[in-house]
Amino acid sequence: MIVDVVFDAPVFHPFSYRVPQGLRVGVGQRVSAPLGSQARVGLVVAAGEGSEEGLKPIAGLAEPGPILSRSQVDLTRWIAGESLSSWGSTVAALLPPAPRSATESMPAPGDWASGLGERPFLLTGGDREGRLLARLAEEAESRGLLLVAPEIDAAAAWADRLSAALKASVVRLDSGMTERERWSAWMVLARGAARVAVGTRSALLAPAPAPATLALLDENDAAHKPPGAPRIHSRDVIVERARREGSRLYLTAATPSVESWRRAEDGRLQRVPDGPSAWPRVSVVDVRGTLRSQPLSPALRQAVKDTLAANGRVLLLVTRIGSAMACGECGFVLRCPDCGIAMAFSRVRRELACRLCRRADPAPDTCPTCHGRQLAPLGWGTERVEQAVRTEFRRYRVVRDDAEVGRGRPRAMSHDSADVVVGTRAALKAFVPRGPSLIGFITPDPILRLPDFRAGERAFSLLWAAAEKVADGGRVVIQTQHPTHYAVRAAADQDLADFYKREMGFRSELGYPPFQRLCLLTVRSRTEGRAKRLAHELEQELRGLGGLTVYPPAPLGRSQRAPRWQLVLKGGDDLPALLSSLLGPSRQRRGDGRGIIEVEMDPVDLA
DNA sequence: AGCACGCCGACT
DNA sequence: GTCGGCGTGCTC
Repeated sequence: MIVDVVFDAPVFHPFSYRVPQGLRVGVGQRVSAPLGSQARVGLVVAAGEGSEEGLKPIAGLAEPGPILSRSQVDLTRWIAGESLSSWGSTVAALLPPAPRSATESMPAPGDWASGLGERPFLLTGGDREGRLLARLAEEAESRGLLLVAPEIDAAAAWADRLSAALKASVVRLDSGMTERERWSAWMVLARGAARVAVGTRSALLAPAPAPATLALLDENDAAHKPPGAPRIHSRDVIVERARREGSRLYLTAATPSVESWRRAEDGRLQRVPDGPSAWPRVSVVDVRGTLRSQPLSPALRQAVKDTLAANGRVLLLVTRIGSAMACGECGFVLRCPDCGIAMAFSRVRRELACRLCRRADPAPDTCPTCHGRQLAPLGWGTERVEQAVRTEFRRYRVVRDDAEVGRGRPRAMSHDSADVVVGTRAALKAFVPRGPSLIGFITPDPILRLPDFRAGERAFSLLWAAAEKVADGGRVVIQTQHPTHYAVRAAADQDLADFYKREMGFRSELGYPPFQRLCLLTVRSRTEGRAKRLAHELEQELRGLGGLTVYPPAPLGRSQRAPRWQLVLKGGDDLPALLSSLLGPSRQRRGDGRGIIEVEMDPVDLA
């Protein structure tokens, strides 16, 4: 017998081996096989008879039986094809690593029966989680349940919530546990010893017997598409899984992705009518033409005073951690010499850091261009806002919460004892169980000005999340130079439909997702010249394909000292198929224009 | 000549 | 991803 095996390597085709006499191996089983000079674990994706001439034998079994059914193996092939990731690395990312020595027996994974054939549900509006929990509690009586959260913390919280509500044992399958625990949990589920599973992305293929109930929380969360293979959004995977196995699927979102909103409009998703939700008083403060030497406008300052006087807590939201540094005389902004983006200024460490390549330089005293002495921070980072607020509200406890402070420490702790928290988006989540009485946006304008077609969506999502988080009877103050922007207006007015109507108009006019698919090709090479040449060669080949919009290649700056160039493409639904035919079985190019091509289908952000 | 390092390309 | 092979260039 011959088997085809895929490995966790950037190789885009399976390898064939012969199966030694006496070894029983089937599709969906992981085996150990010689690849190059060593034995490695791979997944059998096909088995059959044929000429065994010149083939090496399988070295052994990695576990007693198949971990995936044929239908699941087929689903992994679809995922790899959609994301242009290698089949083997896709499988490796979605399965628990094979144990060193497997003692437990493995139940045979079941193939899918014909399922419900219903469209997935999209839950928006107030009390989404409570409404979802009620439905899950009802359905888990008769069916298996798999819930996928964007992060480990959310998965853990839901595991507790579900085990309390269902009085059933809940299996956790996220990367917060050890490899061995994940594998065992998978087996518990496969045996049917537990029917409820909660996890993150790595649980997407977990063996809840079909038809099951599947749920994906916060479908618009960027954490559902982390870096690394397979480059595909978890929402797209679970929607395809539900379709193939006929399972019921719930998606939740405060502000759905524009992609999902579109699907709801054309009937591919069913919107569940919104639950009741209170909305705070939202004030939009026009800060056009006002001198920005202070982070707080008179209106926001008054709101902070009033809230603190009434013993309320305040969250001041800043859209980025650092501020840039600019020359007050010539206006020169200090940028990273390698990446070209503004460097973030840290007052405490007196240094400038690049967010892209992590380069850090001591902050200079004089302007590198005009040698002026008026170098000053530009824009309001958390540090500067914290300083300013502290000076102004001396009697109150002011803390800062951003990725730098929050690292390795439970955030909520510092919030409990604070009157004013100055933080970035993540600080919103740390207010448990109740939110602050006032949320003030120093300004969401940097998000609105991002060079990214999702700028409006991202700003809207943040403003909306803040409004949902504010305690009952509280308020939101938004300082902005774009007071009439539809994202700002729709969030202030609690009008989901209006935002999507306008956003959809903009997307369709310019041919952005969900009307066209985007792809980012990044070319890495050893020298700037080679990277540039390869990028231009690719551009020509892509133009030759026809039916694509190809934007001119642009330099992207270095990553680990390798120069990079980037190409943006627009195409239709068949973009992955078209690209794989062009790129062929390897992402490496040789010869004159040699280099490595990275492919990111459906990128979440372009900036 | 002998060796270290870096880069290429193949892996069934 | 990982490794071996081999070319370049440096040192004894």
